[in-house]
Amino acid sequence: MRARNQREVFEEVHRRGPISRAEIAANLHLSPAAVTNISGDLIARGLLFEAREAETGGVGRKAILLEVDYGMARVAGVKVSSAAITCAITNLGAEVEETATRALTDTAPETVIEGIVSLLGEMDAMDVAALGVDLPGAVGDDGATVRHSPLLGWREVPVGQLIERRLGVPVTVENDVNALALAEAWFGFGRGHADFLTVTLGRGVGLGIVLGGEVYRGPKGGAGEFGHVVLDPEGPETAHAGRGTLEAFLSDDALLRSARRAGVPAEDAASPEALTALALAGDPRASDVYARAGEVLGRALSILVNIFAPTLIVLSGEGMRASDLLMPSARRVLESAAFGDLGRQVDLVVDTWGDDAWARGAAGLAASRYLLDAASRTGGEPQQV
Amino acid sequence: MRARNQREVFEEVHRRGPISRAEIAANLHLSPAAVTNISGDLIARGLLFEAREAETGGVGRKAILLEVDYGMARVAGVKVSSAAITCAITNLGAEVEETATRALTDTAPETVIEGIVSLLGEMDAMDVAALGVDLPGAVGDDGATVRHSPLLGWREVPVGQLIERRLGVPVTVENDVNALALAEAWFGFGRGHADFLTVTLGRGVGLGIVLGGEVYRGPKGGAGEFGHVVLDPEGPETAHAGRGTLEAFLSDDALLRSARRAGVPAEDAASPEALTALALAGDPRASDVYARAGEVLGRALSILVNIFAPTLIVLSGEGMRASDLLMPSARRVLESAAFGDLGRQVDLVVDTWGDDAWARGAAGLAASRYLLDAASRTGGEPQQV
DNA sequence: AATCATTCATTCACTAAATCAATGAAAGGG
DNA sequence: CCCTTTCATTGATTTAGTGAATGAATGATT
Repeated sequence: MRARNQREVFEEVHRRGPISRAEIAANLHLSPAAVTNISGDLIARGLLFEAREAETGGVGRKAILLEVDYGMARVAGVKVSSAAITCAITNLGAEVEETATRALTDTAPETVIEGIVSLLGEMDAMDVAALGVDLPGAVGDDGATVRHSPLLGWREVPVGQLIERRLGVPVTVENDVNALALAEAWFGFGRGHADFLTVTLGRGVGLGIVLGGEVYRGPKGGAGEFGHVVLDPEGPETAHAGRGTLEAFLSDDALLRSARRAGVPAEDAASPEALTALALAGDPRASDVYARAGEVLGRALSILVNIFAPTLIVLSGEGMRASDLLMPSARRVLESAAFGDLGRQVDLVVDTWGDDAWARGAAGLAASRYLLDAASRTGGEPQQV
Repeated sequence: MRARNQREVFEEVHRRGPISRAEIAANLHLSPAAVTNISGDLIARGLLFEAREAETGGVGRKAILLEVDYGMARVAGVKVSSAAITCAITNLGAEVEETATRALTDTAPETVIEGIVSLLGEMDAMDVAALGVDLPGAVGDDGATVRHSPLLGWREVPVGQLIERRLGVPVTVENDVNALALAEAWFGFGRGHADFLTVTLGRGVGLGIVLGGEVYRGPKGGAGEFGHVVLDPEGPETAHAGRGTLEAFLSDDALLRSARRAGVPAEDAASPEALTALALAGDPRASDVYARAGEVLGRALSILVNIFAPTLIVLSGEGMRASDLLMPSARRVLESAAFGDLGRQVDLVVDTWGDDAWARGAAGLAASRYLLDAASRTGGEPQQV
């Protein structure tokens, strides 16, 4: 009971930025006395602090604004892909302080765990309070076990426990797209939105569904396999997903293949980066590849818009390096294919994409866990020192 | 606080059928004492009753099972379509006691309201405690105002208040698909499922999304416009929805048109009922129309399955009269197009379709509202007689 | 048949945690 | 300089839970 209200007060301060006790009371339907009591507890435990006074509310005493102390601890996030691990160390507000990358020789669990441990050892990571691990694949409800990851070749790997044993800090494991969505909800564009969607483009096509501030995973997990949606049964073939799926149109490999078919020289169509650069330089064949991909993306987004009627879609992933090439046609198709005004009412935001975004997502995952745990803990019992 | 736990105990009894106090306590993480207290209150107010003793649980005292008293009141539900109004009177368990229908000369709000009032007047409706109204279109959050209904030609009609003034009972207005989904959640196949989907076929194609036991409407409403999803930009044209949309493939009109194009004589393709009868009688052209429609339905369902990874999809609507013709090909396509095992893990249930199902949905809407209100009301204050 | 262990339900004292009403603190306006 | 307004806090009160003990009903055990 107390724990619940503590958490709600804390989340309200996190969401609504600097905020007065009076406003918290009004928003949460609590009495001012209760908010004084609860926030006092959270301040004593270092989670919140009295930031400054409000500018003005007209007449009457100025409010004392409360803020979350995002600097009270540091956390680390690791993104594991098939080729490398990337690590970011951030404060509890997911603001990056340091990043590092290391290539992987293979993706065996031992190699990956060893890589994470030694990479963190080279960083200023002695005092991190929690670690988040992102990876492509299905993760169990426990936030620790990898059920199945085709890209890494893992099946039923309790990677959370294994790393915890090595590092001695709490570890949370999550699917990369879901972690990114969660980080967007807590610290990114999704802040203030109870419901929104995150679509990622890159090696594959991902969908993170955030409903009521939480990532939706479906009754038994597995929700968000958007890349496997079939857009055209006669469409292109692909290795991982089926024929004519979104991934068969929009994944890195699909774009490169389509570029080669359009006559782009093989050396330019060797990597997504090269192809994007060529198109941005004005090559008509390359930019046409992206324009047509944008149309497919627009159709894909229109499906989501018709189903969810969202107010926000965050677009992210390596593929969004080419957002300038993709989005014009995507927007056009979306607005024409979505029902009524839905296509115009949705805010399409492209997350500025850096290599460390996935790792930042993992750190955000760890940070949100850490904060929620701390806020839910009842401060009553005597804490041993 | 008390109100919340009262409601939770009540909902638990509703969901889990006859259930002992001990089990409620375990499921809701409440003490047995609290459950005794709360359930005693709910029994005193006539919402629950001690049904019978449990069969056996091995050793120990037999549990006293609690049940919801669905007979404590009666409610009415009205479905408004462009051609007629249908009314059902049910108990609080959405069990139909009486139905009646009346054709509409026009769809002006006054005509419809007058029709509802006089139709209820001809039925045994003196004691109904609440009324639910279903209609095609967008309904405001207040559950009373129709924002926009192209089929009825309404815009911003406060139909809830208008009927309430005439009848003196609380009226809840809701979009027809959402009301059906809610009724399935409370009284139908969705009982016991926190998350599931309802897909309706008929004049259009509808989608009701139930998440956490509640109908999802999106941040600003408007979610579930599944019929406007574009399956094939080169697909058939249609009047209401766009080119190649699900409605353009699967609505009644679309099926009739496609039948005529396949060579079915005009008199057989005059109504959906006739076409279905012809196909069920073995006509190859007619049944081919449904087989191909089933493939489209399967693709549509696979989109939902890939996004939501649901465990249950309830199929309903007039169009489901032809379920025997549609479902074999729909299942086949779904299983091949959905990611991994998702297509096999989802339970596809066809709701046995009677003309009164929509009206029953409306009554279920009213019943759920009535029960929730009654269960949330704190029994403490003295009730004036 | 009597006793015992077990499970379900209830009672009552206790307590956690909210609210309520009163009060103090800080601001601007007349 | 006082009054009004808004924010924050305090202490008494109330609500609604828990915990431990008790009673009730049942099958198993001796």
